[in-house]
Amino acid sequence: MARADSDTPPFRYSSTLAQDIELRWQDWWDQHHTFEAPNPSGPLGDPAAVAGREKMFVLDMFPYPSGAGLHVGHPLGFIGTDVYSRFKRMAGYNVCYSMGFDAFGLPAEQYAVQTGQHPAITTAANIANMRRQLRRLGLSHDQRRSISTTDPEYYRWTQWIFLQVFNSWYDTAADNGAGRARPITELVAALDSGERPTPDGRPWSALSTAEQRTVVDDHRLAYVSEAPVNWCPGLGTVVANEEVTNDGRSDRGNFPVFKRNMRQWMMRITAYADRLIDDLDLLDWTDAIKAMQRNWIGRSEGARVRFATNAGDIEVFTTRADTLFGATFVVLAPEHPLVTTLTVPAQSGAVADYQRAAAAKKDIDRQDATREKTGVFTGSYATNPVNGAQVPVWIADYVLMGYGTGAIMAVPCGDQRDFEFARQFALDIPAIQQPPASWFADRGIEPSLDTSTWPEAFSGDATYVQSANDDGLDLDGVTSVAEGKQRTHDWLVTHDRGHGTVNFKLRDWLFSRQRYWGEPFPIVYDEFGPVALPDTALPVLLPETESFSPRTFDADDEFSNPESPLDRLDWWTDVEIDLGDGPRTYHRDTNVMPQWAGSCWYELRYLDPTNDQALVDKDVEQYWMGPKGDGHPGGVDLYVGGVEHAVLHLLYSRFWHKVLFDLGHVSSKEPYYRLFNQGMILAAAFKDSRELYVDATAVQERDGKFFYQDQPVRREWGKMGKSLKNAVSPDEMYDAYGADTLRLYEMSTGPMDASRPWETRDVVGMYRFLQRVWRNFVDEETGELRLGATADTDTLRLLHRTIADVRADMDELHFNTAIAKLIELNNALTKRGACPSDVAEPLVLMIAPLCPHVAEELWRKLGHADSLTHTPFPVADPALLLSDTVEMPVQVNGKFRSRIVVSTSASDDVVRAAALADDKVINALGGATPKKVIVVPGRTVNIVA
RNA sequence: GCCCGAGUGGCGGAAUGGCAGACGCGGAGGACUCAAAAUCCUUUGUUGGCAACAACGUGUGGGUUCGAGUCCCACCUCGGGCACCA
Repeated sequence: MARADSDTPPFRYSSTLAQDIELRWQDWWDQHHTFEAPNPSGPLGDPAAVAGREKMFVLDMFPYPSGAGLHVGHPLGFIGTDVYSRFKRMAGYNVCYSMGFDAFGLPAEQYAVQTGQHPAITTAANIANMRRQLRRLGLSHDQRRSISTTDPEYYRWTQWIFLQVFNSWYDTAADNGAGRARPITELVAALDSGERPTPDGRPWSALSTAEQRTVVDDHRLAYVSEAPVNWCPGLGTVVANEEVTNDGRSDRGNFPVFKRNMRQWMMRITAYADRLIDDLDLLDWTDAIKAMQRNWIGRSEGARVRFATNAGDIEVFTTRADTLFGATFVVLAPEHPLVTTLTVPAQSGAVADYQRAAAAKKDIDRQDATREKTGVFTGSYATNPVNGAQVPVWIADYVLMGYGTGAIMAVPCGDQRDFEFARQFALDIPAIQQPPASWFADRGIEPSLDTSTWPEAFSGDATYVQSANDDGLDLDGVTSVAEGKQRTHDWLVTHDRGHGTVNFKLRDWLFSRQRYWGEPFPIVYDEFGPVALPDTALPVLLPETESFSPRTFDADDEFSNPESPLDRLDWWTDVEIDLGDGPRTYHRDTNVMPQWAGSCWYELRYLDPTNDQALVDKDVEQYWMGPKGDGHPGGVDLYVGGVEHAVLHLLYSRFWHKVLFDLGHVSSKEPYYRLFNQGMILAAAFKDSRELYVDATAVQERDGKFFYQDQPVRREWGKMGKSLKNAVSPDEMYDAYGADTLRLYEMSTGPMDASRPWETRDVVGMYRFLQRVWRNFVDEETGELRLGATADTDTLRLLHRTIADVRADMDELHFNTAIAKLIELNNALTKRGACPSDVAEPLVLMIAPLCPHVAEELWRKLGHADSLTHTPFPVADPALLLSDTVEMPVQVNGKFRSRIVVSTSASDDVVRAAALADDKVINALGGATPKKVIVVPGRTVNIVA
């Protein structure tokens, strides 16, 4: 690689020179507080510096300080946001750009357990290492705003937000039915005054303390409940639905997860389901991410319908109430509470066997759609509300207790699952719609209402048949599903057999973890249940202990029970405090919060990191994140990160932000206005004959084949990292080329949103570019500035064309094409021998966001004493973007044959004549007479012969 | 099965419906060097030709258009997400 040696000119841009320049400027920036962004008020406030500038809040997804350190795949997004931030500063913006560390959580704890050191120590060391690596990249972070979730001054406010959530309830009637979180004290006041009835109608004062506490606790947005949760013995903790992969394992560690009833903290995110979906429309996110969120929340509009039985009504959820006339049986989930009472003695053995078998099955096995349908008849019947038909009640495991009401009406002619079930058990399949002729034709059968000829169920718009009763509901002849639904919903309401409703897949968020390395809950328990600690008791410090390892279990030991490490600390768990009615002994909550808690609001703390009165000052939040006019939700101006957080962090964070909005703590409705998903850096990984990964750096390529220690190995592409043994450290790149080259390389290999393979051998291209730039400015023998005379018109035109293009590309995050245009400009200067004096400054300013160190050094050589950080980015002169002449391609019959140079102001006729007079055109025409000549001014001429 | 993306040289990738392959890597040739590395210069889509040049060329097949990598229809392949959600 590039090493300065005796033959190398002394002042060439070598890796040692790059290193010298970079380290010097990194110190200079620190010493001069170059990247500190003023707030409008408060400790970081400087109103005069804020005035007259637009603001820009640029954010990277919260990084996790891993013990392994960074590899070159990590900073792709960081470099992108840095280039953008630097560009925006030069474009006159006040840019808030910082980075903190999401340092609580499982990996830090596991790393600590592995190394036998306390997680506080390993975490601090990891953060220090990561800060060093990031600083070496030249990222222009405002260091004053950097925080760590593990810092008590930070998690004090995480706990404070938890208490805000705990001390709130969701008033579904507020804001004209949109709903809004309100302080729990307002609920108590309404219950007390009688404005809201108590659940059983007694006056509030007649309820015992225990009853009152239960009523209130049932309304809280953070609540303790006994419910089916995901128990992961391999991790020794419960985990959220979002952390379970679709094959029923933990996304961290890939351990089996079991559904178990346990007492755990939940967050009532379902209260926000509608707003979380609806407000996606206000955001500048990709459709893919929006679709993933919509999918996860899973809103479906339908109806609840009651089927009468002698054991009481069975309520079903359906999205197709219009098909009620085709409902020939009802299916309950095996766990449905009515199953026992509905089962007749003759069937009780079979039903109990089936329930046992279903319970033993993991969710993942039950959800295999390709499995043959199974089920058992309970022996009872239910009454179809629209036609009074007595329909059999079955239980089957294709109906899930966790969705809707755990019971369905089966319409075998219109639902494929019900169709298969009916075929399996020889149940009636009456047709209620006449499918169109094309439907039959596509399946190669004759049109018929005899469903025994149908290969599958029909769903969609079609004329209803056999769908009328004597009680005012008649769908026969109706042709659209929408109208069928509407009429049926109206009828159900009128006859009190059901109503339209909306159902969600989203479940409440399981919020407690039985681990050590997380935020303690600011909660104690008395004889009635959980009690919030006052704000003055915050932060509740994570207790010091050497026994931080969780109790872990055999990964398959489903019936083990979680044991929180904090539970072992008797000295900590029992605490005497005065919560207003004298000193009493309470028991602390021994769970910790999930890792997502700290990342739910970190962007707010960047804004006001030292505030000890509030999580963020209202004016400061309004300035950086407030809505920009009607219909704008507010939020971070640019948020860059990977797609892997589509439903975890981004959903939880939006939820917390909306609670804070409802309670008046922030002015923005949404935390992240514009989300940009950057690609991943992939790298070649190599497997040997045993299918084990080998060290990728030691693999040799010969004739297109790959060898490791002379044994053939197979190449594949994967995410760069330790597990594939293909990580490349940025330190290696700094040594060989310097940070500016690494930055340029990462930005040049493709658009920001594309994943791209890492190729170490390609990096040299950007190094050569910087060497050429340097050489155009600096004499390699003497180190003296060597600029040429002023530029000729052609060069000036090229310069201004480049300025216009680079500006536009930078704005659009198209850094790869911006770099290409800068290379073209520089190559043109190289051909002319030296950099013209009047091109030098604009060129330096244009490369500055991309490779800031070498740009600062050249800027200094050009005679400027200060950093170029806030120097205006060049603006193209419109006059120089126009030219006197233009070269136009000429097509004959759509094939390009020649090009002509004409005056920019030439009329179409002049252009046409010039094209027809061109030798190559005449040749191509071969004597034929042109039938038509199309002139696209400034673009092309097409001659049709 | 459903919903998103994406298919362009040896490789990463450029192209408001208007000269396909910018820019970089790699390859070939040359300069410098005792030699190599580094650096610099020239060249480089494929095929044919000494050359001028010609033909072909953006996953496949059709279509719209004076003109299609770009727009429309159908299909194929790859990547991602969801999936017995009633």
